[in-house]
Amino acid sequence: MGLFERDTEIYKNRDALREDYQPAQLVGRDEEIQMYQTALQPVINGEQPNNVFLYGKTGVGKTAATRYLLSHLEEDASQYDDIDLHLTFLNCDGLTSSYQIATRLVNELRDETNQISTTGYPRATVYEMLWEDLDETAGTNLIVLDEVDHVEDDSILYQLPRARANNNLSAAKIGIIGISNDFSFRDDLSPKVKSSLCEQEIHFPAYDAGDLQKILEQRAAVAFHEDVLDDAVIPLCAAYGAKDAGDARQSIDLLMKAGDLAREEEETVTVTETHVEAGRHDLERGRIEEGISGLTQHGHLVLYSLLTLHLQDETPIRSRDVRPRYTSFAQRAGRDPLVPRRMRDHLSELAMLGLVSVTERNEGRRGGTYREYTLDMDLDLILSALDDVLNDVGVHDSLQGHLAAGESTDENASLTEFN
DNA sequence: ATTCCACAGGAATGAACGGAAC
DNA sequence: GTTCCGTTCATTCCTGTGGAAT
Repeated sequence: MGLFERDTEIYKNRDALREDYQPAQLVGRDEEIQMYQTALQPVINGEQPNNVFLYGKTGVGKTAATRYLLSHLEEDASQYDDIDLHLTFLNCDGLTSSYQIATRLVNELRDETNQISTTGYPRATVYEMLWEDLDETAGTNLIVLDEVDHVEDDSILYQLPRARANNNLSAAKIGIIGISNDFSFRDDLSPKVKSSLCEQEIHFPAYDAGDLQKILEQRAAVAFHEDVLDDAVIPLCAAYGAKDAGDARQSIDLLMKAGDLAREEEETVTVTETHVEAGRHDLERGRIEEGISGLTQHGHLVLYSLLTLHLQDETPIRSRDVRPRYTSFAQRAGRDPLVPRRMRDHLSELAMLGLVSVTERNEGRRGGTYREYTLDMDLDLILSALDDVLNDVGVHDSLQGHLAAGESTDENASLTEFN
């Protein structure tokens, strides 16, 4: 028998569940597509394109609708000789500044042999390159900025739509399509950016459980062989998706994970609710791990402090009371403890990741306002994720000991190898 | 109505670092 | 090498804030 063998297949086409899969029809987005299409019409007419701004929570079809319409647009535009359409697609996830957006855009526009470094240049130089490259195309440029809410300054959003007016461009026409998950992002934009970027706004509402179910059924019909899914599987995935903010991506990922788990099992031919539950657990763990791996050492120390305090039933706990524990851990790890202000930032960051939940308290003149933090995740999940990141046997063993003993944690947990 | 606690969180600033250009 | 430049993580200083106590 070879090292690899074909799995007992439950999938007909697993790719249909992947993020990059383009379904032939988008379910439940008719109105939005219609508006979107109208907004893009000027491109075909050879006019200066509208700037379009899409907003709505993650996984409600914004990106899918964009891909769908733009691929049609590209196809239809090719029938007219006088239209030279260029599409540039950029996901701004992980990019925090206009500068980074600009460098990535330049690289998108250039071929592989001519890429620039994403650091080192003065800002003005990068913009200069961007205008030059755009102008060289001399046609209609549609620039899609997905997840543009990740970028923390407006500069590029101000510059791009005005490039023509400022004589930075002569030949090229550009239209910006901004996609944002964050509702408040639009309101935080400076007025001048808002008026130009948000010429056309399209709101994508969350899917309800019914929509999600239709979407899942559509994908499952392509992805799985018939009668492989238990009847309860799709409704369950849809229900979880609807509960967590109507996110189709998440529901589909869950379905795929459940499918994968079922496939891994020998002689399993159906996907059941059990697989869905297990898949949910796995995905959750993945998210936690990802969040934790992005933290600073001090972030880890703060989390670890909170963890030990939690084991001692000290949570919920205010930042003031976390501090002594954190300080001693930091010293044990050979680091200078951070100043309280900064430590609070780390606590907030943990809260943002959903690892920790916060309740605001106010005892008025007696106690003032403060926040109380408590672990919001399954302890074992955090522990195993932390373990992967820390790669520190000492920490792990001592904690496991406490878990087993179920009694209070001493502060002498080994942290000597913390790095 | 006013006072006031104890923290939240914004803003300014700086050190360290990686990369480009000279 | 040195000089710029942008980014990240941190410190320092500061103003804002909600509600119990007066």
